[in-house]
Amino acid sequence: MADIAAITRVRDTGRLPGAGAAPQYAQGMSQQESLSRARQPRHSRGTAPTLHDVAREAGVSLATASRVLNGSERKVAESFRERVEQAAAELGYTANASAQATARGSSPVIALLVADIADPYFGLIAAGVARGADEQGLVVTIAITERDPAREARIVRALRGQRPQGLILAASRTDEPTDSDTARELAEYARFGGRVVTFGAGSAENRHVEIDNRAGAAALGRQMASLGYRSAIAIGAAEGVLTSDERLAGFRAGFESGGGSVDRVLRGDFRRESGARAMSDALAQGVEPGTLVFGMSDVVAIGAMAAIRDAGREIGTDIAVCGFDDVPSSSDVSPALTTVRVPLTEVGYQAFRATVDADWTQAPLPLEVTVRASTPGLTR
Amino acid sequence: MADIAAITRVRDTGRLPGAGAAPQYAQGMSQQESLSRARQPRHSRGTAPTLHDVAREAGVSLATASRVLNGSERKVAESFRERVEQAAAELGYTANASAQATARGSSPVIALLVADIADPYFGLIAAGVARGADEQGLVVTIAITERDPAREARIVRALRGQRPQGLILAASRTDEPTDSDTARELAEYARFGGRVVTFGAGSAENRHVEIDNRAGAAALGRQMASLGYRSAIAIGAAEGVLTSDERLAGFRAGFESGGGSVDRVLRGDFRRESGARAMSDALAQGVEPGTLVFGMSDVVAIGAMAAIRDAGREIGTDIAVCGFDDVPSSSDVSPALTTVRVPLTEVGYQAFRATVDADWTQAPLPLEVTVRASTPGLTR
DNA sequence: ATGAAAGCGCTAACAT
DNA sequence: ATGTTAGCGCTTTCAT
Repeated sequence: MADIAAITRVRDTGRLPGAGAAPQYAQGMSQQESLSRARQPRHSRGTAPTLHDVAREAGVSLATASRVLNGSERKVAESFRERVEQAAAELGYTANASAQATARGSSPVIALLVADIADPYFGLIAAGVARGADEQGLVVTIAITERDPAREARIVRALRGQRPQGLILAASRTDEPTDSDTARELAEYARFGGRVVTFGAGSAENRHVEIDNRAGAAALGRQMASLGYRSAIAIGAAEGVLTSDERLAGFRAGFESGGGSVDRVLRGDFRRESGARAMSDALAQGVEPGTLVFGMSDVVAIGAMAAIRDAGREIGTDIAVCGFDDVPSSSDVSPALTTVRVPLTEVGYQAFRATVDADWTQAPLPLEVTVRASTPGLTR
Repeated sequence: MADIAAITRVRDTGRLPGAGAAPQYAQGMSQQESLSRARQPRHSRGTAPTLHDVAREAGVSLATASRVLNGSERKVAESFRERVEQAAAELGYTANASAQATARGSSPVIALLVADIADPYFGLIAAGVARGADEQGLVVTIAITERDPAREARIVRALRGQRPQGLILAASRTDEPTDSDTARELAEYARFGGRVVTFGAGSAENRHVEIDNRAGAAALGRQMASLGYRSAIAIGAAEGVLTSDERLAGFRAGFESGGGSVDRVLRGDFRRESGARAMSDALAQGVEPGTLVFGMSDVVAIGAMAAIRDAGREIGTDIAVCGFDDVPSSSDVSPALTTVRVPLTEVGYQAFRATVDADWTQAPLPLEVTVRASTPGLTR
């Protein structure tokens, strides 16, 4: 009985243009085949049509259907091609990506790990990654570490299961973890051919896109000194966070070369609240007019600005503030924030290229000091 | 010769604790098996270990290995379990997600479509989705439409191939497309059991999380009127964009009920530049002091603020500005932006729940008018 | 409790 | 040019 039902169904849907001329194949479906079909009825809501369905509907073999639908080099006669395409369209067929991936042995995904997707820094990077992926027809899988190392390791492990083409890590506390759980997972991933891309100066093993934090911060420091600032408070992330360390070192070098000195270094993380808290603390201990605050990321600097305002002090001639990154809101706060422009979307794009290009070398990522109203020239 | 190599390799790695007691199975590997192994050498860099490898290493069957590693109900003797776990750890095994998905017939991913991930509005929503997904052990795949309908349709189609558990669309121009290509793709997806979640008042078909734009905007309009404003310029997206239409209608109703009137409506999209451009145009045509500008999203309002400042006008008592959403930078611009707080991360989280909960009903999403310095009370 | 084997939907030799 | 068939790595009956 099952056979009959199945066969009937085939006939039912068999309204091909010129169905009469359909090859024997379609009619001569083996009994074994019809049985297996009957067991798993197609098109019951909840199951998408398979290539098998398309092939049957079009009266061609699986192989032919596969060839026309899923980009093969091999050629198929026009009449067959049309039939298959029509059947696919009628059924609303879309290739099952998982099945394709297991059959092909590779999956068209690239994995992106960020600390916090709502943070503009990561949002911009993600946009660049997404653009690159789209160009290559790859899908990006995104995960959020929330700056939690344990979570990060868990996520890398989960992502490994996807056998992604590449894994971009823009999240780590230290930017380049070496003996953490994350590092171990990353190593396993890389061991079997996965490509890991990180940011900052990395090991020789992984590719990494480098933002020249040191140089950018040094240029900023010099500028600030030349504007007349002599005493600075730096607010950054914990020691060991590469980005933070580099920016601090660079700024210090530049600022000191111009005769300034970094008198206090406050640490937290790269979040707005962290910047606000650090600044409140500083304010509580007293901050001289004419002091410059260097937030090691714009988000931190903006948090600091809020704290300054809350304390009833004025930003600019009273307490000057500068940041790093040039996220969009830096030009919208007022006074607008002096900062170092980092082409973050391009950074993300570069990271993507690093995962897919066989012979990749980083394109230059020009940093640019942008002086705005938050650091007026000191006239004294 | 191939057999010998393969068998030798098995022996080589066979250093189980108590290997002597290993079941016959491991030693008695059939010739067929060793042949197939030899054909596809494992552990050559580039191929991750498979369950097969783990099973062999542990001296158990595929079935047993699967049961201990990949969450089955069925129980396995402690000694076997340990062996399998150790083998897996040694080899650095991680289940191939694609293979699991094809075998299980379902894949643990939820797809998220946003217009622009660098926009804080979408970033916040994405964060909520990601949090929910993580709670359920799901992976989120993200794609960017760049507000391009054709792109959007292409992407939905590609995403369909992933057979995601659910598809969240936070991108559409009209929020609820009905006869677009996207709509057709979405319908196909839904036809086979996929769950699509959109934002805004939707069809009866899809689930949608509703932000009560109308009520929020009405409350804002009333407030603004009570502050003394009488004439407003509204800046929003194109007609037909639901969010924009609702916010405009609500604001108008509220503002007019308080005696105000919306004298100009300028349209573009929800981007910052669009807001700036519209505001420049308005300014060019002349804007009376005491006028209120309503940006239908904060991002637009912030763009407008920039234009106002660039024109040498003052924000607040000269030209007041209010927005909608309360994205983080709204409190950082100065004067700080009056707006309607939308719990965007919660919105994203709700959207996620809507994709996975069998019986889902939207939790309340309280909107809250937040008056800040950009709309000082008018004393006249 | 454990293993053999038949799938899952698709691709890619290998025939024809 | 088209079809057959043996995989891909995994899950899940069904025996034992």
